[in-house]
Amino acid sequence: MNPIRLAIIEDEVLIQESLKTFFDSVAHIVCLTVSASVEDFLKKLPELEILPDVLLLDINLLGMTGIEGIPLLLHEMPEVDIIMLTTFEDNDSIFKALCAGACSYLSKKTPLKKIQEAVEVVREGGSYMSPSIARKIVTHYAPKTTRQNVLSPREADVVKGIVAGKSYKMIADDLFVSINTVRTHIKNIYKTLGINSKAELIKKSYDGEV
Amino acid sequence: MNPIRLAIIEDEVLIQESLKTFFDSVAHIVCLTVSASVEDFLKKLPELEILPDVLLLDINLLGMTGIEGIPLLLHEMPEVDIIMLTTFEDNDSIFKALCAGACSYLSKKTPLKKIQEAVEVVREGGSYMSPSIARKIVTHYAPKTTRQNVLSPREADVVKGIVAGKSYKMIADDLFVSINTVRTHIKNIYKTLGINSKAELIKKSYDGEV
DNA sequence: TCTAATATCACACAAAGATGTGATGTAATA
DNA sequence: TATTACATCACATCTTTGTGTGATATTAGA
Repeated sequence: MNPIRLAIIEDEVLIQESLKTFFDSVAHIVCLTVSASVEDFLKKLPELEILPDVLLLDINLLGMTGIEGIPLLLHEMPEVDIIMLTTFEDNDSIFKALCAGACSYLSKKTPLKKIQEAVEVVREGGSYMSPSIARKIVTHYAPKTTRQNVLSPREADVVKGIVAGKSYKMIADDLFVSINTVRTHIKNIYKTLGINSKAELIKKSYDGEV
Repeated sequence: MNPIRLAIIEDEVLIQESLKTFFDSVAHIVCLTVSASVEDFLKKLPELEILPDVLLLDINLLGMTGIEGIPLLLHEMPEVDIIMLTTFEDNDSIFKALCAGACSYLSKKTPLKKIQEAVEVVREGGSYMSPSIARKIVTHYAPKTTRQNVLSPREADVVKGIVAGKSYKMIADDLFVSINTVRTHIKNIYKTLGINSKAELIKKSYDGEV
């Protein structure tokens, strides 16, 4: 098996060194370069004769943050798999990193052996998440317990039609009722939800609030 | 530490038994019950003097599917953590299960030891995902590389307003331009995206295609 | 320098949507 | 039994949106 080529962007020297030392001791992983910031790394990039497979990236860096750096890094290395390695576990950072294109997100508390596992998993086309972080992600999908049953079944049908991009007429035909009935339902829906436009309804629907 | 109370819903007898045998041998996990279907499990539920902490749930069952069963199961046991254990790895099943409220999703190929780990992790408030499944989830967030920047900055502003549920008038005021300008932008946006309604635009936006 | 893309504005018309008022019938329930 | 929630329909009115046709100014690139 080809060795996995690794790059590290991390500004805390202690962590830098502990990672470097550890990965240098792993047979099939080579640590190409260690940088303290995204800017630093990008400057060094042209000197590398070969691109890294996997990048360990901190968020809290001098200069631009790791998250801000992701698009730039991916632009230079479209094939690289980015693993965020950070102390931040707030939802915002996690989702921003994933949306930017990171493919794993590890807490810095993760033992080195697990980080190594993550590097390997990622290179094989998988993704490794710290359990607490994975939970936050799945919670993001989970049904919102707050709402529910605010709308009657028929109203829900109408909402479905609206969200699907249908006009009142089309919805009326689908439900075998007159357009006036659809209007009335929508009127009532808007009232219960405290909104007054299709756009807001669709938004709420996509946010799982309906 | 209290033992983890486990329940299993799985229709293949071989897998049933292998799971049961394995977990019976684990000291701090007790397997309360094994059922072949959701209906079966719900029927047995009143007989249990104590509810399970964690539920291993197959998708492909006789009667209702595991995914369809999730809402019912959560209704009876709001505190249970559901781990999907299945051969299906298609995106649709994964996201449907997560949206329904499952908190982990494992391939049946996962070794028993890892399944045990998942049960433990889940009970501690985390979530364990098979690497290939985790990758599918993060890919879902990743920026669509297909077409980016199809819209000009100003057009993007307008889209932002629409998605926020604003009327053309409000958007025009926000951007300090006339409503006609907003109209023109929208006309061009629709043309570029090949759509012809706000609903479709909002949908595309939420799907990350814009 | 010419062109293409962007951003700006105007006018007009038809279709769709938002809002108010009012009404009927059914089913569940207090 | 009376009330309430749902679902159904009608009509009127005004606003918003979708679409077409033009036009002007700026800027970045070929």
